[in-house]
Amino acid sequence: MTPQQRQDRRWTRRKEERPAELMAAALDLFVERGYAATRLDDVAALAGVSKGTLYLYFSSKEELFKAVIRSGIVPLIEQGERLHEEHQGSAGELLRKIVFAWWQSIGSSKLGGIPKLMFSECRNFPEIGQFYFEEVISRSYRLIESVMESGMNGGEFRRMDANYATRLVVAPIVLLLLWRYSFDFCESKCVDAESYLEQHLDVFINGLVAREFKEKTGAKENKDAKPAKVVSIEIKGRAR
Amino acid sequence: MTPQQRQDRRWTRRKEERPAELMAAALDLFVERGYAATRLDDVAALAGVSKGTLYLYFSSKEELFKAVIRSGIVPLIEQGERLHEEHQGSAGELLRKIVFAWWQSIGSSKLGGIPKLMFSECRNFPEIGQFYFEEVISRSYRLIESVMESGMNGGEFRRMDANYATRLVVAPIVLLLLWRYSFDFCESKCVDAESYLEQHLDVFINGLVAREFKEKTGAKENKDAKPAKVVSIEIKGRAR
DNA sequence: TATATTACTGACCGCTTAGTCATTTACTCC
DNA sequence: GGAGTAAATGACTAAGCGGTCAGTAATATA
Repeated sequence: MTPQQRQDRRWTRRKEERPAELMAAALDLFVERGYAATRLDDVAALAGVSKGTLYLYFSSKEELFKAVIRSGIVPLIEQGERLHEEHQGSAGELLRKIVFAWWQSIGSSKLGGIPKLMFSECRNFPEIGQFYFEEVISRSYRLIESVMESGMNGGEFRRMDANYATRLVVAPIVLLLLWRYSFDFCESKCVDAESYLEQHLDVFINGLVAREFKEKTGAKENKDAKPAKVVSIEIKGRAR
Repeated sequence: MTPQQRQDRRWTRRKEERPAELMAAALDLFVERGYAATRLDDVAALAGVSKGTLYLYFSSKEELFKAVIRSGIVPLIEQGERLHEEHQGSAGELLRKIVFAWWQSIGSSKLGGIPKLMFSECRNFPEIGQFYFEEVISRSYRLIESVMESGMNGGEFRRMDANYATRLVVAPIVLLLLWRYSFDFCESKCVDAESYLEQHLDVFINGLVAREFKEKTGAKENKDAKPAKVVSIEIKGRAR
């Protein structure tokens, strides 16, 4: 069948591709407008089908929503898993690697809209909220937390509450994402994610390191300007 | 009229209190469920009136929403203004003061729900989103940014992009708030805001300071444990 | 106590949209 | 090509909710 012939048809059978296309369309609209404000007619239209077709593949709006989240999660999990295994080099290095890899593969992709969606809707869908919390948030946090702890145990980072430390690294990253899907349309100057993250890790790791181990951290200095060279001595002690 | 008599009445006239009560109820429900999922019958019921009464004071659901945001903003602005005027002491000290004052007066109050609401809904209400962005976000950021810049100019902080630096201080604070109104119901161990913020400022300011000026910063050391004493020498340079 | 005023009520209307299903159309297989 | 299968359609239904308004009860006034 020629493309022309295919185009002449009112519609074509595409059983395999429909679910993914519908979920992609739904993700777009859910992220843009929120769950309640998204009409299924619009989702269907964006996916190039009618609403009836949508119901061939998803039994309800809520099921569609769940499917969107679940399918969005898979890459997140896999990414996390992979990074956990690569586990080598200093804690600072690993942290950098994780953050940038995560940003490139997820944050900057369409999947980056999911966190905003979940923050907005998790209370309306406790079941899927719980699921997301356990399968994504907790797992990610555990990953970062283990990096923090190994950094502390190895003497690279000073001692502190690892749970809070984890939240502190993650916060600017998550907020960057939430921003992109909310207020960014309000401002002209947009944030350059790479350099923003760079600066975050720079300040954070610098604020974290046990000074006498500074040379061990993988924190690469800013290279396009005279870096602030720091030579320091620390009298070891515990914070908190 | 005795309270008993008043209770016997089907309803009482309370023209003055109604708007505030309705807005309070609306804030609760908007924050909890989101704009679209909040029914005006429920708002009215929570405020102890009928839906008809709601429409005596607000001409539409959207107007109610705007009123909630606007009235929630007033304290925010005033708070910011006041802190800007008090402007004394080191940049680090000021930052601490601002953050904790903000948390106590706003973050931990009911108003703390507004950011989540705005993040969720700003795209559906560009007008009020823009308003919030300009009147709250921009003004707050400008305040923090000026603190950052004075810290840098005074040599207390090392040089870096002040805009990013501002976002980095604010991020963990905003996220703490968003968390409280979203996923916190998922986890058993709750975050202690005070010590979380304490640790944030500790790490952040420590990561920020130009080492040779460390003694000048108001960053008080953790007092319940041996602090990590840092003696350092910096060869002055510019980052970025 | 009688009358006037108005804050408040709640039944109702109409629009929107999630969800259904009888029908149509593309495709498969002989 | 023709019969059989199932993917896709779109008009339809039912329900929920924003918004209205004629009526009612609390209060002010005299």
